Amino acid sequence: MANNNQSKTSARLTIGRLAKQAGVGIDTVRFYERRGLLPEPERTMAGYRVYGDDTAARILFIRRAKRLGFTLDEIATLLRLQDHGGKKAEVRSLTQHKLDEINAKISDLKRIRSVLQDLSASCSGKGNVDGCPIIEAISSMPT
Amino acid sequence: MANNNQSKTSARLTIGRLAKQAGVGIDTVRFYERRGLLPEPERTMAGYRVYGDDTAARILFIRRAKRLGFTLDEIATLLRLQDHGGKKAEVRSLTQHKLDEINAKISDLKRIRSVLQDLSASCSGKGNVDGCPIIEAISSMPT
DNA sequence: GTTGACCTTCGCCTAGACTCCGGGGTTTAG
DNA sequence: CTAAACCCCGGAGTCTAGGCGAAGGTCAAC
Repeated sequence: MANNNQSKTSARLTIGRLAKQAGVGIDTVRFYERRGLLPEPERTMAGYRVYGDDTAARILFIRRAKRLGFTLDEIATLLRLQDHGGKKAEVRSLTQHKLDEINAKISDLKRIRSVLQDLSASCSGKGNVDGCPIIEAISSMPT
Repeated sequence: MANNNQSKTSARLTIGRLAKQAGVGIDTVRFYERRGLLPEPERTMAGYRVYGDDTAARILFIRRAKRLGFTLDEIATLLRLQDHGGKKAEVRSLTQHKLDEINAKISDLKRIRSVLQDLSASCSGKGNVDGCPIIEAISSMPT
């Protein structure tokens, strides 16, 4: 079986090779398929999944979007917009929402950090826990 | 039954009253007990849990520590240190670790934010998704 | 004395993103 | 030909912090 009888010239991959190429596990590929992030692939007569290597690019897209903080559901939406010709405005709106979310998280964490910094600075770190200013501060924080 | 036959003078609460006083659900109280954050309470003859209101303070401590980003396991450690006379250094070390963790999260989020800001700014938001700079940027990011 | 509010345990459900397992069938290397 | 490596599917398990509900016992009020 040489380079084959399909109209596509791209490499045709089994799930294992695809997974390796994309840097994910086999289960992850099947999982993405179930979640609708990857289309159902063709099958061999034995039922094996067969992929073109455009699928590897799709998985890499998913990985990068994940690194930007998008959830799989959000990524599924991004992919649907690509697949079915959505509008730029929709993509930008998702990006903007994510940005808002991230900004909110950052402020939260900064607020927490400043409290923890104060606590950490207030404690000598010597002796046993009785009268530990950290514990006492937590005990008497506004609820 | 007036204010009672126990050596403690504090109010004795059923789980429902305790939960209400502490601002959590009943299930949460039982869950904290299972997780070792609350000691096993006394029981009435019928098997009802009975708490002194020091327990409410303990739950409030848990809630505040949670707000500072500590996990329940970490809080359990803090409580053990209080209960069994740990050292200030241990408390401070936990605080310091949490601080490091939070700083790491903040830098992560800031990095992501700056990417998303660039992406958002690069997109006109007009027209359909073909050639959307956000999509393209994600497609060609370094993996 | 009976309703309704409260309590008990047990065990399953949630979200997010996988990951592993078991019991098969298939393909490939030697 | 056979053993290793690969693939299939369905389902269960992981982690966090609880939520929910059933089936049944108790307690307080009217």
